[in-house]
Amino acid sequence: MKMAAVSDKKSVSDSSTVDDSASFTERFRRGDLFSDKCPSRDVLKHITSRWGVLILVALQGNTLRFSDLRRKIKGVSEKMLAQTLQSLESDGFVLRHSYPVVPPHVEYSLSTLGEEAAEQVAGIANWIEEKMPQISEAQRLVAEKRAAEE
Amino acid sequence: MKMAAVSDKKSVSDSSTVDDSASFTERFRRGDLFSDKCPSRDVLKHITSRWGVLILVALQGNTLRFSDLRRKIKGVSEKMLAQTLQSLESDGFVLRHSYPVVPPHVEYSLSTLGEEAAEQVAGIANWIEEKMPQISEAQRLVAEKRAAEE
DNA sequence: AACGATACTTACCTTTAGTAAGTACGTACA
DNA sequence: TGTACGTACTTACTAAAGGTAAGTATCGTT
Repeated sequence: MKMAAVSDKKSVSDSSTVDDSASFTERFRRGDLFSDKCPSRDVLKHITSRWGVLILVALQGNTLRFSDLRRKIKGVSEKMLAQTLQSLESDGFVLRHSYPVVPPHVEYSLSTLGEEAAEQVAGIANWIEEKMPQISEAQRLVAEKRAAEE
Repeated sequence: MKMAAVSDKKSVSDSSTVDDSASFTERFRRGDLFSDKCPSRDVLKHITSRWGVLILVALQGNTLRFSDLRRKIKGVSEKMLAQTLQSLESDGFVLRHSYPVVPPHVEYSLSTLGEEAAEQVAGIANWIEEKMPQISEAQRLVAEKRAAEE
């Protein structure tokens, strides 16, 4: 049994070869998500974090208070909500406006950049919600297939 | 100073009110990401996981081997790559084809559903890469503003 | 006088992610 | 002939992240 049988097809893809043409700094200025240590990785992490996606979608087109978000996004803890809002604010996606009244009143909304980001994640969110029945079906089929193979 | 000053505007948004019209099961069949314990949350978690996004984008339109992916996606550990591939396979997004040769040869590609998912996440990925300069600038401005407020 | 609401923070514990090494088998090189 | 390398993983162990519950300050309501 020689490994040649398959690998003779000369590697299915060449896309694994790295693009070393651009300099480090250039690859970091214009983000390259495949590059390790590129700052765009952190932005991706913030946007696609468990609660980041939901916060962006929730704030899309409207202004909400902290507690509004907490109630809307079921299951989020106050700690994680605060933490995620802060990271999104640091990236310039979320705007925080606090009124110096008591009890505290803080409003959250999206910046222009945030609205754009929200549109992107809303794409995933809507797609998942739409395709959920098909996904469930696919999950069932895979599980079935795995069980049969054993 | 009465809190009325702001809250008199009668709550900035009513979208925090929950839609209880649909039954539990109906809200779960057609996914509702704002609902706690809805299975769509798990799918979202898999797709938007740190390495899930990159795997989907990397496999978009092509077939790659395990080690191709490891090389392409800089910084991913073998453990996380294997784990993430498995969860994406369980959801029916990634297809795994293994040839019984030695050394092992396994090819990964996307299912139809996976390609659709990849399109969505590629949207975010491309957007971040394009807008990275602006995001960096926004980050700088926020940091500056914060420093000035203290 | 206790409770609820506001927007958080903090201590603690659990779950997850990351690191490094091990596995099985074969090829190439010195 | 022995050592390193390549394949696709898994398995301990540790570091980091996430989740839970309670605390903070202040006021209005009950």
